[in-house]
Order: sequence, then structure tokens, then C-alpha cells
Amino acid sequence: MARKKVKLAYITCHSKRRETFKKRKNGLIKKVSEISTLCGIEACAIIYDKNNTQVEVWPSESEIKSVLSRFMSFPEMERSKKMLDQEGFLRQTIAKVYEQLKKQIEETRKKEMTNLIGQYIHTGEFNGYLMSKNDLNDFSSFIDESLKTIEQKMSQMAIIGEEDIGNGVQSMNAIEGQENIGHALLRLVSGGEDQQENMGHVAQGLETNICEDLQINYGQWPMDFPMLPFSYDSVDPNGF
Amino acid sequence: MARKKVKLAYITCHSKRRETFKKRKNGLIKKVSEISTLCGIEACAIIYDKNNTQVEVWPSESEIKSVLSRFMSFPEMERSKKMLDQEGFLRQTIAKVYEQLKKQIEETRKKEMTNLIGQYIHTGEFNGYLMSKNDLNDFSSFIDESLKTIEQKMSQMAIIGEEDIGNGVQSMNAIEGQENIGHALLRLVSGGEDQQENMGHVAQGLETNICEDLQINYGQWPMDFPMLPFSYDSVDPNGF
DNA sequence: AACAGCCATATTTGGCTCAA
DNA sequence: TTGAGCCAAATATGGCTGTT
Repeated sequence: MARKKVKLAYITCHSKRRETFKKRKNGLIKKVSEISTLCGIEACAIIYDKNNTQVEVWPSESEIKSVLSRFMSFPEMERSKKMLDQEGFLRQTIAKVYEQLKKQIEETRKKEMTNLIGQYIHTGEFNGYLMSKNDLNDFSSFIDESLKTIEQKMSQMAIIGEEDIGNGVQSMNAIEGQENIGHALLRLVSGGEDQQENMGHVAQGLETNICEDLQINYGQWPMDFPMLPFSYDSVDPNGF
Repeated sequence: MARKKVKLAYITCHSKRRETFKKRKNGLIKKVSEISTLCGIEACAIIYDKNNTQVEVWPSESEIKSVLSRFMSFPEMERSKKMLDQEGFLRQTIAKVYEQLKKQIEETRKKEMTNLIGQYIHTGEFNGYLMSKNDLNDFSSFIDESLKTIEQKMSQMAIIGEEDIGNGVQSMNAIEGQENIGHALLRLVSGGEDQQENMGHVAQGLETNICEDLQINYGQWPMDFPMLPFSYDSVDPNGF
């Protein structure tokens, strides 16, 4: 994996496949020996070459046999319970991608909101009528967070003091502008204690268009893909 | 392996060992699945946890069994011939390190020779009396090579022509200086056809001090460590 | 403790070149 | 064609932090 990002698919070109195989095989064996040493565990690797005429193993054959016999002697149930089989692996992958998707959507959402603020600054128009109840709700939270950040920055600047007023004033202006807008919108959108309730009535008149792009599948798991059917001890984000 | 370079040894701290184990286990499984996909081969991984109560495998148990049975069905001889066992692994490592050592020594040697030339330029003294027959022999080859380089550069410069005589002359001087010295030494050291023979008599009077630092083990393989006892198809430098 | 995530650094490894 | 070796991009993963 260098120069070009590798596509996880069968390498068609014979020579490249060969090359990759050799490099990765060695890397793999190294990794196996490392985890074995570092963690004081038994492990083995068995790798066939393309023609299935050779097989490479690590560490020694006798070691392998020992590892294997232990594995085979596990009660069937025990084994399958702890096993990370291909199906589980696939599910993990799906879950992973789904998580990324969610994150991406969230990201898009934030950018969208920033745009809204920018538009407001420029045109004085608040396009809230494009948003649903939930959108407005999230927007409110977003602004709350922005406000916190702004306040932090302001107090920092206050600490810095009067010395570099030149620069200070300039940035302060920009930030104050945002702050004012933030407050204005905040007042428009939220303002009570019970957010759910509050949102309900504040957004009432505005809720017409639902921002479909941002709603598709957001927060939903496809029902025909049950999430992580087994209870793995070691499912983790690195798991590809 | 990040922040700190990892020492390839059993991790004492329980929690860290655990952490490392999990991360690496996942990385390992990912690698196995990748090589399997990319190269269209069968491979499996079997990893025990520290307590040896669990075992994690990839891909599925049935796949593993298939891979294993194939492995076990190989004739014993075939297997061991193709196997990269722990001992072979170790030997590889040793051979590798030894190669590096040799290279390093060669490097030192060249630097030393360059120094000799530099000394001659400054003091007019040739410290050849510090060198053994072999040293002088190598020195001769070194100078031959240097001469070739110099001649190349000179003809290049000749091609470049009269335009930038300023720079040309400057570098030419330096190089010509070296060349002259090179020739002088060359005449001193070599000069006939049969190098071995020739070396013998030319160095005769000078051979007093053997440059031990540069001779230790140079070009010798420790006899109690037979080199690569098996004929592997895939021994390669990445092999850890 | 176990675990998710981040981040900076350590390692791995495609792609290329030179040499055998 | 194979193999060694270099190099920079792609990954892997210690060590930390925050959460549950």
C-alpha cells in the first residue's frame, strides 16, 4: 500500500500479484512472530502460494501441530462462540462503513449549517423554512456549541489585553458579528427549557420542507442486516 | 509501533499487553484477509489469547479445516522442504545482519581509502606501509574505479566545451589533482597483468602491519552457522 | 477495567530502477 | 525474469484521553 491506494481486489497482473504476495507474506510472518513474542501467545500462519503447490508456515511444523490440535480439541460450541468467521467479519465491515456514513452525514449537516449562517450574514435572510423540526433542533445545538467556542475565544482575547489592539479589534469584529447573529438565531430557534416541547412550537410554522438529503437513513439500521449477531469480545474499529 | 519504537520482547504490563494484543490481532486478521483477496490464495490465521481459553480464527472454521487438511496431506518431505520454520527464520535473520555487516565494513574500507588519498594530497606521504597485501590489492581496485569515474567526468566536461571555462577549469583542477595522485599510487601498487602475483611482490616490503579492524571476519562465514540449510524459494530481505 | 477514538510516529509496501 | 533496494504514500499502532 503505497503510491496508489490499493483496491482490495484480486490483482490481475501476474507479476504484480507475485510481487505483492511475496512482500506481504513476509510482512505477515513478521507480524505473527511479533504478536507471538510481544504477547506471549501461541500463533501460527499457514499460507499457500498461488499454485497451491507450496505452503509456508510459521513457526515450525511441530509448533503448528500443537496449536492446531489444541484448536481442534476445543468443544465445537466453544469454538464457534469465539470465532470471528467470515460472516461476522463482513458484518463488522458493514457496521464500520455505516458508521462512516453517519459521520459523513453529520459533517455535511454542520457544513450546511455554517452555510446558513453565512447566508444570513450576507442577505439578512434566514432560510429556516427549509428545515424540519429536527433540523431546527440540531441547528440550535450547533449554534449553542458555536457560541461556546466564541465565548472562549473572546475571553482568551480579553486576557491577551490592550497591547495589540489593532489585530485584536479586527478579529473581534468578525467574531462579534458572528456572535450577534448566533444570538439572534438562537433566540429565534430555542429559548425555553424543554427542548422537545419548545422545538415543537417554535418550528411549527416553519415546518414545510423536509431536508430529505440529510434525513435518508440517518440513524436507522437496515432491518435486513442485523447488527453484530454474535457477541465478540474483540470487535474493534481497526477490524477493517 | 508508534510513539516509541517497540522492543521485540514480551510485554510485562498486563493491560498494555492486552491492548497490544487486541490491536495487533485485528491488524493481523485484516492482513490475512487482504493477502487472501489480493493474491487469490487460501490462508488462515489461528490466534490464542493469553489464557489459552479462547481462540480466534480467520476466515471460517470450515475454511480453516480445508486449508489444514490440505496442509496435512502434503507428504512430510515436501512440507519440510518448503517450510519456513523458526530455525530457518533465525538463520535468515543472521544472514541478513551479516550481509549488512559486510556492507558496513566495505563502506568503512572505502572511506579509509579516501582518507589515504586526502592525506597524500596534504602531506605527500603515502601510508601504504600500514596496509597488508590484500589491503593494497583492494586499494588498487578502488583507485581503478576512481579513475574510471574521473575519466568519465573529464570527457563529459570536454563535451560541454569552452563556454563555461571559469567553472570548468576550477573543477578540472581539483579532479586533475586527484587523477595524478591516482596514477602515481596506481603505478606504485599495481602495474602487471596477474594481480595476485603482482600484488605479492609489490607489497612485499610493505607488509608489516595488518589493518586488523578491517579484516576481522571479512568475507568469512562462521563455520558453526551453516548458511541457509534448506533451499527456500522465497527467502527475501523483508523477512524480518 | 474495558473500550472507542485521536494523533503522531513507526512500519509496511506499491512502484520503479539497476543489476544479475 | 527475478531480486535487491530505494522512496514516499498508505497503514498500523503505542500512548493518551474521555466515556461507560
